[in-house]
Parts: sequence; C-alpha cells; structure tokens
Amino acid sequence: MEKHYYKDKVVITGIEHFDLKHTFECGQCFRWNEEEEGSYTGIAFGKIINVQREGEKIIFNNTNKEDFENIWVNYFDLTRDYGEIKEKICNDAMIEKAIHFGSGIRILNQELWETIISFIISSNNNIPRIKKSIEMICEGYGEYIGTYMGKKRYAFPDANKMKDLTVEQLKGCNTGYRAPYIIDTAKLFCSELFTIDLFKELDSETSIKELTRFSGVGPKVAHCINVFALGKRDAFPVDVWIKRIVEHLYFKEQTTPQKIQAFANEKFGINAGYAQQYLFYYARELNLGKERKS
DNA sequence: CAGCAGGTGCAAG
DNA sequence: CTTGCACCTGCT
Repeated sequence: MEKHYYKDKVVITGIEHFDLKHTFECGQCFRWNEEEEGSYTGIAFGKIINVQREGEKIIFNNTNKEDFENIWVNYFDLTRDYGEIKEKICNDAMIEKAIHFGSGIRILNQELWETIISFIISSNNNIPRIKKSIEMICEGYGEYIGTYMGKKRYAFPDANKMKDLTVEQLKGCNTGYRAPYIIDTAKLFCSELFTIDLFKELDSETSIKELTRFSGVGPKVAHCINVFALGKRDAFPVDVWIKRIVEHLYFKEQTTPQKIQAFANEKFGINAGYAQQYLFYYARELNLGKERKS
C-alpha cells in the first residue's frame, strides 16, 4: 500500500480487499451514506470523511495526513492482511462462495460508545429505521461539526450527554421501547469509567459478560461490540440471517443459536468475526429470508 | 390485517 | 438453565 498526502485528502494505491459498497453496506455501520457520484460520506470520531474509488486509487477526502495516520488507518483496518485471513477461514466451497460475494469487506474499528448504542437500537429492528434513529439522535443531541456536500453534519453525542436525556426525548428519535435501555446504559457507562482500553484487555468471554450488564445488550449485541469496536475478531454475532445461512449451508436443518455459536468457534476460531461478515453479506445477497418462505 | 425486522428482558417451567 | 412472549414502529 502506498500513501500520498495532499492538503485536504489522502490517496492510497495498491490496496487489495477493499470495496466501498461491501464495507459500508454489510451492516456493520450505520452512519455511512452513498453520494450521487458513488463516493461514501461518513462521520466518526467527530470528523466528516468521504471515501471514493478511482480505478486502483482510494481517495479519502476532507482529511489530512495527521488524522489519516492517527485515526483512519486503524478505523479502516488498513494494516490487516485480509488475504491471509481469507486463506485461513476458507475451509470449504460454501464459505469460499460467501467470501467471493463480499470479497471487499473490511471490518471497521468503530468507537465503543457509539457502537454500544447503535447495536442496542439495532435489536429487533431494520437497517433503514436504525439509521434514521441514529441520525435523529445525532441531529438532536450531537455536536454540529460542519456542513459537507451541502448537508449539515453532527457528531454522535457522548455518554455524558445522553445520560441526561429523557425517555420521551429518545422515543422522539424513533427508538421505541429501547429508549429506557439507552438511558440506563448511558448512566452505567458514565458511572464506571468504561474505556475502550479497559475492554481491550479483557478476554472475549469476560468482555461479553461485562457488556451484557448494559441494558439492551444481550449475546448478539455483545458479540457485535466485541467485533466492531473492540477488535475481538473471534466474536461471532448470531442473528436471524446468520442462523438461516449457517443452517442452509451446513446444518441442513433448524438448530439453536447456541449450536451455531459453537459451530463457528470450532470452524473459524480467532477469525470467526470475519467469517460472520462474509456469511451475513452472502445471506442478504441470496435474500435467504424470502427464499425460505416460497 | 397479521407478520416480520441484526433481540432482549422478564416471568414461568 | 431453557422456553415463551411482549415490545416501538414502519413496511408488505
């Protein structure tokens, strides 16, 4: 990978395994949106960034060398060797096909607080509504950080800000019955000085145990936080889609989430999180939800 | 109009 | 410890 720095953008070349659509639309993040010309604009770490592909080049707009090195290299997981990971998890023809479908997925290393709240909101919910809720929270209670491509942009509000919101205010952001979960979680998060470094020191199992102390965080959401915010790539979130695709490809019959979880641990080990993303994306691509009913 | 969507919490068995 | 059910809300 080669990096070229400019005044307000960074261009990289020679990067493999990076497709914008795969990465931003595989369900791991909720604040990235495609622009008309095909680039994607996102907000993280209180900053607005735009990513665009031009042939072999990936262009990171509205940023600089310092932020790129300090924030975005890690955020986009750019130092990770996805070729090696794919080799390791590619044990059979089924997973090979899934990897092929989502070959350009990179797992983003997202912020802890935002990830916790985003995935609490995601429970029993659909992506358009999740994105809408999060956007309403940011517009209502997040800091205004500038206008980009003609649109006002807001940061995700921190836990300290959110702990003082009322249930009514959060319900006003379309969070429904999750509103009290969010407030309780904010209060607990503030009361114990949880930091990303603290969680990173924990082994995956302990981390799950700690995370499920937060209201609205069960096993599935805790696994998402482990993979998407804490870099614990052995986590394997089991949702309905993963359950369907694993049953479809491997079990050939209905089973329990626990069995799926055990199967993934055994089969993919420390790289289960990557496998989960490829499988999830593949399941969505196959439209397995509808296929089953017919 | 039921059923469902990246599930979880809670009350019972 | 496992199972069944309710739950905001919008879409089919």
